[in-house]
Amino acid sequence: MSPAPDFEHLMRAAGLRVTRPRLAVLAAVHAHPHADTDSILGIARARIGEVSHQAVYDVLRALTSAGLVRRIEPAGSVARYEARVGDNHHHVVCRSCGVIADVDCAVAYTPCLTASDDHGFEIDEAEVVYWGRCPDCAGASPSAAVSN
Amino acid sequence: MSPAPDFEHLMRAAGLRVTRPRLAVLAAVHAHPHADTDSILGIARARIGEVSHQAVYDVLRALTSAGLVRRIEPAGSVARYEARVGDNHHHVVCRSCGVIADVDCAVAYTPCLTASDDHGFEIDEAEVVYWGRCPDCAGASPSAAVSN
DNA sequence: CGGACATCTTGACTCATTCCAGAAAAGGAC
DNA sequence: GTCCTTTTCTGGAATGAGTCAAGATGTCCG
Repeated sequence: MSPAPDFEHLMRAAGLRVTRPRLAVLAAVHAHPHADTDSILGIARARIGEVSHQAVYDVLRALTSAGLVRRIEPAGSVARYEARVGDNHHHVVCRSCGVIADVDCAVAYTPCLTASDDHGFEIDEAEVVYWGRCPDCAGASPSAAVSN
Repeated sequence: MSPAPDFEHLMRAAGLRVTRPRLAVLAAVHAHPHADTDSILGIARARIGEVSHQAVYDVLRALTSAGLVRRIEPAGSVARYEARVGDNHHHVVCRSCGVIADVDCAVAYTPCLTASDDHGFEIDEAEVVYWGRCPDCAGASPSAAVSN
């Protein structure tokens, strides 16, 4: 993954104050895509020592609304965050283990933004989630076989 | 939508025992698409008097796994249920008021099931959520999104 | 350097959903 | 119709992500 973007500069450009908790959280999200809040809290603490969970929630919200991170929330899962923003990509989620992988949009340009009937809504985003089973889970028990 | 399907027969066909709470919940979901669990509880109680919230949760789970209702869970919202199952349709969600509307898939046949790169996943479903603003909210404040 | 204001800390709290264990009811067999 | 087994319902408590509030602290700007 990308070594280490200039997080500090990114934040300033977004009009955010630069603080230790924010740098730690942003770095954590970059280093661990699709991590949940609790994991991020752990990673951030490993980096800078003490950080309150409230601070992490606040920071994640600030970074999200600033567009530096993106929040994803697959059904049945807690909120997760990723640093890939701006590009148009979606996700594949494993029904068994919950692992998430990125998938570039098949249509490339704001894809499915074309709903067959938009009911008068002003649509600004189409979120696609592919559900299935990851290679590991599919291999582990295609139906009932237990090989190891 | 169909006036009043034979709920009892539907349940028996699905191998479920027919109980008063189940009939009430299934009827409630049919009558109020996209209702959340609490609303369904209220509607069910209005129909048959007392029902425990636990019963409603259990019934909804049973109906969901039997394929009689579908559970949808837009990010930032509680679980909601709808009775339209089997057909391939997606949803539009209003960012301001949270209202949900059905949208038939633009591609009609298991649409976006074609991910550009499936990472080896065995994909069995593509869920699409269109985010935007409903006619009412868009009209109320065209530019500034003022959720609350 | 110092003030003003955003951000972090602490700790309690909300709320959807789930877990538990006993009581009750539905379905099926005879 | 009656009895038995299985499944469901009740009521209460627990879980856990996420939020609220108030005061302490740190950042940024002049």
